[in-house]
Amino acid sequence: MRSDRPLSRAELPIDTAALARFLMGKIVMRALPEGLVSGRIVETEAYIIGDAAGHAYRGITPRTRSLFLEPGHAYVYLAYGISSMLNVSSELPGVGAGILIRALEPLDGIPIMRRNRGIERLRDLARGPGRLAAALRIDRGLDGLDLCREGPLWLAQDSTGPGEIAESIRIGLSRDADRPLRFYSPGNPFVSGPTSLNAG
DNA sequence: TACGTGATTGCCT
DNA sequence: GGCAATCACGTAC
Repeated sequence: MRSDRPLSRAELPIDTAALARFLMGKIVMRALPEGLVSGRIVETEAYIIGDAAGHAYRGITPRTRSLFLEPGHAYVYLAYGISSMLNVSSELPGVGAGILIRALEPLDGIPIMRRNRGIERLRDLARGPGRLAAALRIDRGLDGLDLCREGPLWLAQDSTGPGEIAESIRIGLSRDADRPLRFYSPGNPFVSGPTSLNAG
């Protein structure tokens, strides 16, 4: 049986890459009017200090201010005018860095996810950052939320552990694209990205 | 005020 | 595997 106890801030690694690895296997919990929706994190990407591909690279702005909060806050933004992306802030307060949650293995509330996504196929419900945000109905309205306490959206402990964790370069970048800052569960069918990056 | 850009997805072939 | 859709934000004018 899973525990839905929120992660405590004190147990989060400060370092961005370490936190990206730490979050593997943890649970994203989402409280919706229809019920609870949750999924296990199977893919993350770190956007570290001084990262030219990171949104905090040019300093704090109204949009990116959540990345500068203490670790464990939500940074949500809209990409390509269509897809919301869920990130977790990292590093000390005032330092802009974070982790993109790229894919979830659906656990609870799968019928709700199907409704939110408008598709049936289990494997596609939360495989990809925009897809998981849609499945959990996450948008800019949740930006800045504390993910270390139970509420509309939070991070929870897992009981089973992440299993094997592999790493690769990150997906979809044009700058600083060569660093190995993507983490995934090899062999897990709910991981996104091209086959060439998912060896294991 | 205008324009370029992007941590993607879904549909078509 | 290729490509269009679509818009908030940041920067420049």
